[in-house]
Parts: sequence; C-alpha cells; structure tokens
Amino acid sequence: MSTRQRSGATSSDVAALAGVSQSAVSRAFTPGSSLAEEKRLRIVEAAKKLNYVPNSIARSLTTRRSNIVAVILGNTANPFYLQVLEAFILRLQGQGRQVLTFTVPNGGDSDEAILRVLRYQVDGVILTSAQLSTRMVSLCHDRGIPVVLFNRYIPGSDASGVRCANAEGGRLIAEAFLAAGARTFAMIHGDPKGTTSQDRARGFVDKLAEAGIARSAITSLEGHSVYDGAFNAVSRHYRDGKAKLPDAIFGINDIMAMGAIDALGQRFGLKVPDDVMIGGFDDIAEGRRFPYRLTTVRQPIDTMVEKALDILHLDEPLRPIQPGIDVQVPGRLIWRQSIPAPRSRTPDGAA
Amino acid sequence: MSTRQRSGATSSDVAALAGVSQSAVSRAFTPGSSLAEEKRLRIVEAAKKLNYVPNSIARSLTTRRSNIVAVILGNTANPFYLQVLEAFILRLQGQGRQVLTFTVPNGGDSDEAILRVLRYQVDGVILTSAQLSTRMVSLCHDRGIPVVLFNRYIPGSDASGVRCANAEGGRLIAEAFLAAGARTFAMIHGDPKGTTSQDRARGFVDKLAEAGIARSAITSLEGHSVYDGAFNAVSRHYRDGKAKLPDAIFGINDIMAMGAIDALGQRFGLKVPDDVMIGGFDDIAEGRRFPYRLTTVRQPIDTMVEKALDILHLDEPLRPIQPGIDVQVPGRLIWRQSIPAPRSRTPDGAA
DNA sequence: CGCAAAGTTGAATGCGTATTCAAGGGGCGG
DNA sequence: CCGCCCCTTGAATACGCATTCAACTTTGCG
Repeated sequence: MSTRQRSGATSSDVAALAGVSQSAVSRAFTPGSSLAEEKRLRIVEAAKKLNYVPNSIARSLTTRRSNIVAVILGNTANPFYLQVLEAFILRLQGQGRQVLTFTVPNGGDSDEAILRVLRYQVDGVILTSAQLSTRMVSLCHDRGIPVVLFNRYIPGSDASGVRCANAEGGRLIAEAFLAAGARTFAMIHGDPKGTTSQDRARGFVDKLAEAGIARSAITSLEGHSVYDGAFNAVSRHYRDGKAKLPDAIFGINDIMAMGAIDALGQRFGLKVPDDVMIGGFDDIAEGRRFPYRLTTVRQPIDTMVEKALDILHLDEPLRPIQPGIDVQVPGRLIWRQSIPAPRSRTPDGAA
Repeated sequence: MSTRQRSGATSSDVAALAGVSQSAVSRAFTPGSSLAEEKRLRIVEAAKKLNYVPNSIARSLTTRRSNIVAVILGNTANPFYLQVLEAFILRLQGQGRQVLTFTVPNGGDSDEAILRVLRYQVDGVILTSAQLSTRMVSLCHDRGIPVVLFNRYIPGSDASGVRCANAEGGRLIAEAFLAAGARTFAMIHGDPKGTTSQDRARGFVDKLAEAGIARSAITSLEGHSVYDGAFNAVSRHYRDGKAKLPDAIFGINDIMAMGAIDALGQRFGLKVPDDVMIGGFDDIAEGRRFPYRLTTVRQPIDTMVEKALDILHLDEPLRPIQPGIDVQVPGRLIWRQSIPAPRSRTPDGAA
C-alpha cells in the first residue's frame, strides 16, 4: 500500500530486534556456522516477524559466488534446446542455484551475451548451439568462469564441452537405412558452420561409404536447422520430378526430418516409410507421435546435462580451470515407423 | 592457465592505470554522468587493456536495481509458454535486462520460487500458469517488487495481470462450431483450478447457451493441460462406443486439441473435420501444420508481453505499486481446416 | 580443582560500485 | 576586470552481507 523504496529488512534490522549482532544474523542463515541453537531460533523468529529475506546480491559480493549459472541458447526454434534448457533449470534449481537465460539470434555469435554474463559474475556458463569466439573463451577463462559447450565444440580450442556422439549417431541412422534396404540417400544439413551438423553428416556418409555407397549417391540439402528450411528444401529439390527421389532421407535433426515428411506428404502425396524412409536425430517429443513416428537417435539429455554440470565444478571453492574436457555421450537408436524395421528388429510404439 | 581467484580488474585498477579516481571510472561507464570526453576515452582505453567489465552485482547493491527480471513458468509441457518465455527474453535483452528463469512443478505453487526471487532483488516478476498465494503477493508488494500475472489472475487480489480475453476466445470457438453446423459438443479442460481454463470454458458454454444449446449437450473431459491427458481422456471416454461422439470438441488449449485429434484418428479411425470438428486455443506453431491445421484462437504474444512489461514499470526510478491493473487483450480466431468453413469465410493455409 | 581445547560471540573490515559533497576551473555577461 | 554559474573532479561514504580476529565462555580431562 505504501510506496516505500526500501527493499525490506536487513540483517542489522533483524539483529536489533533479536538483540544480537549483525554477524549472528548472518551466521543464522549460513549453514554450518557456529551459533548457539537457542540464539539461532530467536533470530529466525525475529526474521520472520520482519519478513527478512537475505540479500543474495550482497552475499555474492563478499563470497564472490553468485549461485547463478548462465544458459545461452541459440536456435530456440528447435524444441530440443528448450527441453535442454528445462533440464538445466530443474537440476540447478534443485541445487539451490538460479539460471540466467540468454538467447542469441540463430547463427549469431554469443559475444554480447558473454559480456553480459561476465558483468553478473555468474559461476558458470552453458552454451548451446551458438558461435563463440576464442577471445571470449579466454576472457571467461581469465576470470575463472568455467564455460561448457553443449553439443558443440571449438576445434583447436581448450574449451570444455559435452556432446552426443554425433558421428556415431549418424552411423546408426545409416545402418538402419541400410538394414531396411535403402541404396540411395539424401541428407538435410543444419547450420553448415556447426560442428554438430557436420559430425552427424560425416558419420552418416562414412558408414554408407563402408557399405559401398558412393558419395555421389547421397544428395545434400540445406535445411538451416529449422522445420521450414527442410520443408522448403525438399519441396524445391524434388519439385516436378526435377530430381529423383532417394530411398531414404536423413534429417540432421528431428525438426527437419518432420519438415521433410510433411513436404513429401503434402507436396508430392508420398507416404513414409512406404515411398521414402526418414531418419532423424534428437528424439524430440513432437517426433515421437503420429504422424511422424520418427526413427531417430535419442540424445540422453539428462545424462548430458548432468555431465555438463559436473564439468562446471560449481561446488569447488576455488576452481582451477582444467584444460578442455570433452565428454561424448552415446546416443541410442529408437526404432519407430519412419524406417521399416528389418526382420531382426521390432519397432516400438510411441515412447 | 593460472588458478587465479580474482574475478578480474576492478574500477580502482582501471583508475590507477588511467591516472584518475575510481569515481571517474564509474562515471565513464554510467551514461549521462558528467565526465570530460577526453578523460572518458582514456578510461575506456585503460579498461580495455585490463579486460575490465563492470561488476553488476556491486552496482546492484548501491543502485538497488538489479536489472534482472524473473520469469516463473508452470507447465513447461505446453510449447505456448516456452514461446512466451522466449518473447520475454528477447524483449528484455533488448532493454539491457537479464532474465532469471524458474520453473515450478505443474500445478504446484510458486511460493518457493518467489522466495528465491526476493533474495535476488529482482526488479520485477512475471508469473505464468502457476499458483501464487496472496501472502507472496503482499510480500513482493511490501518490498516494492512488481508482479505481473501472465494469463492468470487471482480473484479478489489486487495483483496486476495481463491475459488474453479468454472468455471471448471461448465464444469465438463456439461461434465457429455453430457456424459450421455443430449441435453437440465436448470440451477438454486444462487445470481445473486455473482461471484460464475456466474462463475459456465459460465463454464457450455461454455462447452455446445463447444459441439454445443445453448444458447437458456439452460433455466435459479433463485433459490436465497436456497432450497425453487429452489423448487419454478422449480415448477412454469414447471407447467401444461407450459415449456418443459429439459434432465438435473444444480443446481448451492447442496441445490438448492436438491430443484429441490424434486419439480420434488412431483409436477410432476418425477424421477431422469430416467426422468430428476440433477447435483449439493459443495458436502454437505445432498446431498450424499438417496434420492438425487447427482452427484456434491466437493469443497475441508480443502484445501481451509488451503490456506485461509496461505494467512492470521497470524504468520508473521509484515505482509506486499500483493497485492491480488487469489488462485483457483480445484473441483472434484463425480459421484452418479442423473446423469446416461456413460459406461466408475462407480458410487460410498454414500461417 | 586447574588448565587446555573447543565453542560462541561481536566489532571491525572488505567486497566493487554509485553517489553525494565540496572544491576547483573555465566561460560568459556585465 | 569581476562575479556568477555550470561543468568537472576526487574523497568519502553507503549498499548488505560474510568473515576474520580477538575476547570470552564452556567443556573436558587429568
């Protein structure tokens, strides 16, 4: 009701009411510090009476730890990364930490975001699907702020990262296609500069090469990591029988595989997997359901998030920055209806 | 490479290098403060040399403004709210502000999140689809922290809020159904305690009543605001011809409308809109596409976000907390294929 | 009972910045 | 040439809390 500007009671206010020193109040709210139980109770009671809440900003200033972790997101159009964001939030909240969320325009660099992050003295930075200059890496490095790249790495840098074993995942899809009898292929790339897309494509092509498929039998399309990009690429490339349809199309991520399926269905009246088989990557919720039923490589989000936070070493009082730790977590092939199952396998339903 | 604990150069370091006082450095980084241009340049240069970045934590302590806004999310399973989150992030980033993101378990209360928020001295709180006790409202109130409820309100409270005109939206869907010739109806509710779901349902029922449809001709199902909930509710309710199918089903939000469509198709082989027509609410991206093509009420996210931030009055140096401002933004009916178009209208394609 | 060790407590200090206050300098009009 | 006002500047202080240090109290054990 009043327009008071004070943001609330301070530890000194509580101290005065409880008849103790400000130090005692601080200790009452710092687990593990030495304080008589009886006094602690008295302080807590006084605090409640004043609606006292410790000021984390002030605390951060002295402890030099903000308990804030920054998560920087590129490509928010891909539901996968929103799922990743949620996983980070849940886990960090469980640890009593907060998440400062940033987005950077798709394909843009994250330098500005990093600069903002530095101002807020965050305890760590998670970077997904965004470019990061090596200058920024070393800036964080110098200030003792650990950075973990999520599903991305900077070749030649010593930045740490966690990623799905993308190349192996690409191989898994290739194997599935081969087992289902495909002999001609297309793949829809995401961000051409992104290592994630490159690695998946490489694994895919390598496996096919091993099976004797010539590189020329594999068409490359650009889908820019988004649904519409894939939809349009497929629509354009196969319009009017301009190009011959392959037996199988690999969407470098699920959202593009979905775009491809819809383009085939709506533009050309083609059915998946009867006319063309489709494989994806990520295992996003939307792709599990009708009508997509994507056969895909599941990225174990929880495991990846856990490992990323491990690398951050948030609990270390002083954290020596290790030279880049690079963790790869294997993906798992999930069989659904978008690729016909070979004899030896049975498709599972929607997971 | 070193394990230095210092988090970087301070304004005093820069001052020493530039041969000025710490005050001057502070002024150099505070737009609008009085400082000779030549000196400002010298300071900026020294700062660059030291990789100095102002410490926002320390700044917040003296200015009593953190430039942080908290966004609390319930129901992250609904893509709509992730879209909302992104809109807030983008807009706030553009203002030089940061977003602290919290999630609360679906249907849970947000009291704990609010308490965390208070510790961080955020400049404002946005709360979406989560319960909030009036005690917490007044706690924020007392501390001068503005709270805006997004698509939610607390009856009898003076908390501010922005929401879509939900009742009117429900009416729009009812009108569309009626225009298409429907006479029997079902609706799938979301969170039974949520005002959003209640309001949409009320508008829907009211409009039907005006058209002479008895309440008993409207079946109520519980979908708990999630895809699976709606899918299961429809599957169960109409199993084995247990209940007669209505002409039209209103999913209180798109994600449930989608679940309903899939249940009808997969469980009963029914086609939309030929066998049953379906209406939704929100206009999420997934519902625009094949195979859903949802006719729905679009919530103008950008407008709503803008208004929500207006109410926050982030720029006011001292912000008197107004008694609850309650803004309602009208939704717009988007015609797609899930409801047959009456003569006078033409459906648009995927938007 | 005595002494050392452990446990408690408060005063004082520092974290990095913004801001106030008073002092100094320069320009301008009279 | 003088006086006034505005612009610029640095010293000092406050922001709210954690932590160190020294003083004091209690416990434990011989």
